[in-house]
Amino acid sequence: MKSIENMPKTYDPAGSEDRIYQNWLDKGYFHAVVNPDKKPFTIVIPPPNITGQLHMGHALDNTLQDSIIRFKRMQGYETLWLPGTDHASIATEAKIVDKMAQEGLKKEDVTREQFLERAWAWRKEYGGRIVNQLKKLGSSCDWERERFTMDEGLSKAVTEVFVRLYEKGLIYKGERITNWCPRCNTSISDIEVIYEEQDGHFWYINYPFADGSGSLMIATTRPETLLGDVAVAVNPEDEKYKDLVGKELILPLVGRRIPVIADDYVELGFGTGAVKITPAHDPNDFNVGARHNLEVIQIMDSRGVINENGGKYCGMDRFEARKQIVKDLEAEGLLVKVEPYKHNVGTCQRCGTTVEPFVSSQWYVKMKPLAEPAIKAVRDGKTRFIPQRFENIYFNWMENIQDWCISRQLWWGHRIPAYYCADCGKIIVAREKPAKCPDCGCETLEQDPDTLDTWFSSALWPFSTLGWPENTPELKYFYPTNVLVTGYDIIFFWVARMIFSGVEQMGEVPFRHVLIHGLVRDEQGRKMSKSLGNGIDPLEVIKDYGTDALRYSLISGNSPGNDQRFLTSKVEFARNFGNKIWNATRFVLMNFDDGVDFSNVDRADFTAEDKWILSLQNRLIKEVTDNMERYELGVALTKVTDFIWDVFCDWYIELVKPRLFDPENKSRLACMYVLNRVLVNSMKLLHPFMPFITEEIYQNLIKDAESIMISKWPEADDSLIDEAAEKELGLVIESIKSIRNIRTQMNVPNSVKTTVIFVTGSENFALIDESKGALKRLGFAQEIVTAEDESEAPGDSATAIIPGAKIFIPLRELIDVEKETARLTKELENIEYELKRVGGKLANEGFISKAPQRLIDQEREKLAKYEELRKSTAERLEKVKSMKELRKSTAERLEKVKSMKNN
RNA sequence: GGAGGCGUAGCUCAGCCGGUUAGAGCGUUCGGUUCACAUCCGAAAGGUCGAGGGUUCGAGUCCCCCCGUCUCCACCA
Repeated sequence: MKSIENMPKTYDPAGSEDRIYQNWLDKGYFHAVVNPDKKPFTIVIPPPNITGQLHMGHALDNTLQDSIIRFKRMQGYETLWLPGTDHASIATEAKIVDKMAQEGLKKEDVTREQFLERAWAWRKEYGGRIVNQLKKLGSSCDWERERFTMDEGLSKAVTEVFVRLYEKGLIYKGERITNWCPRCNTSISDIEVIYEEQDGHFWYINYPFADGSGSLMIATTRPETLLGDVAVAVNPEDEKYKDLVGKELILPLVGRRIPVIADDYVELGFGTGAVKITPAHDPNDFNVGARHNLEVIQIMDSRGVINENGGKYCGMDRFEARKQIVKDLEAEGLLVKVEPYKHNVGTCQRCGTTVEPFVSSQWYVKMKPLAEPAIKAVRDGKTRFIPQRFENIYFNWMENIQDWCISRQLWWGHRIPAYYCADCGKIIVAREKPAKCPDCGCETLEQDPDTLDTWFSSALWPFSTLGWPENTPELKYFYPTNVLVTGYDIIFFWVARMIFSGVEQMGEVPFRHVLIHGLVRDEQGRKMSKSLGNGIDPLEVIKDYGTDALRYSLISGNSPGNDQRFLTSKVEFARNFGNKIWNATRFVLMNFDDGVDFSNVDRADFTAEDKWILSLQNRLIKEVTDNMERYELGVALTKVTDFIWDVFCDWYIELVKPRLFDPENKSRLACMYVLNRVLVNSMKLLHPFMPFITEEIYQNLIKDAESIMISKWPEADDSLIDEAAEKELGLVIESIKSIRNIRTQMNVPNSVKTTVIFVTGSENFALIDESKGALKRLGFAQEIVTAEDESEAPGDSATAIIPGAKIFIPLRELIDVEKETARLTKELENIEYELKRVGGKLANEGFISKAPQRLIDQEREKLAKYEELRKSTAERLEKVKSMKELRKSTAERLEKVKSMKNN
């Protein structure tokens, strides 16, 4: 074992990670195949946008997935983590438009084909960037199966689904009011609208009656829409306005005669009770208009510019028009007042522009029939959310779902497979462009110019990536996938849509579990955002601390569904932990004999501490495996860390040193064996989280090792669970802690070695004897003495009384009687408190009759233990007190002698 | 308007199905250069688990209500 030569004092991630990752790639460990001999375990990646740059959200999401997939791989599943990217129609199109703007070009300056050429070129150049960044994270994706939402196969899936839904009557085209972004110049779906509270105004405007009998006052937050008003509505129950219904008003600035109508939609007591109705530019007004058969007058174009219906305001931007209209109303004396008003304004998720409700012809998916079975599937537990509370969010949305607007006035994306006959106008939805119109035989057919919402293709991701609509072996084997890992922010956008698509197209949910995580915030708890400039680049963190440290910091100390703050102190801790295990390994290797051979280790040579740590590690394996299976990664990682640092490094290694350094010791080989075994297993348990350093250590530790990532996940061996050993070592550790505590309190420097006297039952003699080396080392003792009776201990000893032993440390003049008294008094108080608590419990009739026997026995045992401790501690305290008196009187005598002399 | 999260040590957070003396990291105080590691080791201080009520033999954990805080959904011109 000369590996130690490769191991400097501190672990250097930069020197290892790329090399290790390349090796994994070369060996093909990430690749999954259809293997009937193994059970599959599948995750499909949430495909990042090709415009994406790795951010902390990706880092968290992918670290979770990689940790799960590595765990399952080691458990022996045929694991597929299927990666890929999303074409992100609107985001990418915006990038291309921006880039063209730099050349002084507008989108309209090029043809659709030229534009798409640019887009594909852009994709080729930048689309792989995020993939390489995912690799830096250590992601063990099957890169041979990488997919892109606009690949040929996936596009075919999109067309297939569109056609099927259309044929089932679940996709229709309709002229409706939709959310529209004037900047992106496209329709957007309801969930792409972000409502923001903004400071606005309430403008109160008088609409004069046509008969000259005064006027009716309305209030609006968007005065420019006045141009499209076709009525004013009041509530039919409104006494104030009852007589006005049916009368006509003159629309200010426009002069159009519009009726006063009655509609329930108007809320009594809000505003003036009279509402202007603009069907073309407000969704509620659109519905009112439909009920009353009102005209729909569009006054703006798709860019938010007032059109010819706006008369003299034609050509003005909507906000410019707003100002001018207010000014003109004021001039005409029709503006009554202006009030400041806070209200919610819909903005475009992509660009932040105020959304404009806009009437246009769009394609919709009829949602109710799709939602129902998807709701049922989750109700029936076919898919479970972790944590479960997110199911409520899913249900709430799905139960109140509106039809989904899927057409976009964009070029980059999947083009809608609908064709229009130039002659008769028939709409033909088909997988391939038909040769001629089936109705009129006309051969001029135009394909719909629009593309589909990006999420339409993402919704098919779990099966389109596996080859659907072909019935591939992959699809059969890997579908449904096991777990989907994603943030709560895209449950509606993506998770819900995958579920109803999977249920509809495959007849089976796309995944069994949905593991939801929260956001990674900055140190102050703010959302990381470009505008705040508070984002932390994961690649920078990797550069400074290593990938494993980053991954560790993202997983540890947080639980599913909760947001977390990104703390540099946490990354530092993780880096330190890496270094700790690195050095533990160095220590182990340093002390191994050359060519050490464990094949003839005799279990009979195992000492108490060997049995103890093997027992604890086997408990750990059970717990961690259980936590991993329940996706409690944070808990699992904490447990592994505590075990490695506290149990293995701080106790086991320290306890074992006397044996290891003594070439004559007969259990030396056993100890090397245990060191090796425990360390290797620990690295395996840690590997899903810290893949690189564990691989590096594994390679150093095991000669000719292939790779930790394909090694077998440790299995617990119940025969190694040893309660007696745990109890014994518990006593040793408690003893050492007590000794250290006393020494610190009494300010005894480490250089001063003391004698330690154990008064303990004979059953522990052998144990103390066996542990002498460790006790001496760790308790800074010169010698360890066992005694039958405490009378053998000198009076001027500090004492620790613990269950199973009384420990005396003769300190002579070093002893501080005051402190010792205080310490023992506090000890006694604690014991009394516990006695009261336990005693009370056992005196409780209800506890005795209803609590499980196991607990009652435990409490009884405790009571006996504390009673014993109280007796011993009280006795000891009395002795120390009398010692104090003695000292005091001695001091007084001395004083006396002195003063006599002076006289 | 509806739904949900969070409130546990100075800070950031764990704490599953209710059951040892409620934990960790950072920070703080004190002490440590013997050959794995100062990216370290040892010792310690620090919490009536937001308030109140209830269920229970037993509540940080379950229920109700209130306070504070954050988020999501809906959206009233």
